[in-house]
Amino acid sequence: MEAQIDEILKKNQLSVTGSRKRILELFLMSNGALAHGDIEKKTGEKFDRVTVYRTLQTFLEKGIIHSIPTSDNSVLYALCKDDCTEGHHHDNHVHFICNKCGKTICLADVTVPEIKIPGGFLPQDYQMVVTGLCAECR
Amino acid sequence: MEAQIDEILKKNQLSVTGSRKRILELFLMSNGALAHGDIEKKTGEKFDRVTVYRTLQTFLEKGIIHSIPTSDNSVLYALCKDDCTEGHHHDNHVHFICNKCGKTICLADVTVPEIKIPGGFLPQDYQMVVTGLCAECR
DNA sequence: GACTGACATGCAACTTTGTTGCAAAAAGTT
DNA sequence: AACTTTTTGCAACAAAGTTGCATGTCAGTC
Ligand SMILES: [Mn+2]
Ligand SMILES: [Mn+2]
Ligand SMILES: [Zn+2]
Ligand SMILES: [Zn+2]
Repeated sequence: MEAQIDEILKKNQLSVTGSRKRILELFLMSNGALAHGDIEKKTGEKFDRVTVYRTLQTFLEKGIIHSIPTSDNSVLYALCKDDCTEGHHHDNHVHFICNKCGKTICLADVTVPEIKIPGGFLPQDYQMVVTGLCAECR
Repeated sequence: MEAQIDEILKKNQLSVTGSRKRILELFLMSNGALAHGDIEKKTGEKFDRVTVYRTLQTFLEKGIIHSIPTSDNSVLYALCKDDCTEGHHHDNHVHFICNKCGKTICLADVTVPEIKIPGGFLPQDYQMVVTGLCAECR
């Protein structure tokens, strides 16, 4: 794991620092998505709030994590697959949010269907969020 | 329009007040979705910020508007169709967000496909957001 | 291993966004 | 018009996010 973290950071030309290692570790350990608040709680007093904001911003720009849309004024983040890069993301998978436990899961195997859109629109990215009950909660 | 606004409010057993009329008018006039901030700006000094929050909350509960998920810590709201009620919404349509002008449009004719989800999940609601360029911006 | 420029972090101060309790005002009812 | 219920504005607060800057840490070089 330690090695994996280093590898991810170096591959993205980021210097290996305490906060980046810790936050990346949180993503690797968690099987769901994380909100800014989650990370702040889990890192405790270890890092400044501002550092968490800036680290997530950096990860997002580098394509290490991707954001997941929600309807409740929060943004969730999850690890991208290996082949995501700064410009081009490949995280066109469906996300599942459990209405009971709140856990958000990347359904990496479920691809978002590219539907037809009438009118003059030029679609570039498709996102799909499914809410319901997860396996543990149903 | 005045009559239409009154009708919507009365149908939902809401007393007809200045702020509700004005905010409903904004939704009826706009062809896209509105964020809380948009409404605050457009109503100007006319109403307190708290009133806007509470009005949107009320409209949401009554099924007059629905929320649209976004990836940027904001929530967008748009008018529901006539047949949405407190318990049961029928706004299972795709939403389009323009990357250039930022406008968000309800594609009322495009239904969200109900995809198959593996594993023990129990899906209840499907949402789909497409980003790209709108007809004016492309 | 020490030196050094580039970059990351913490702190403080600030802005913006959202929440709550309560008294005053407005809306609906008779 | 009088009364009851609901809505609103205000104030005070809490939470979330931003910015500038001094200090600390990192990665590469000697
Ligand atoms: Mn994902
Ligand atoms: Mn809509
Ligand atoms: Zn669950
Ligand atoms: Zn546009």
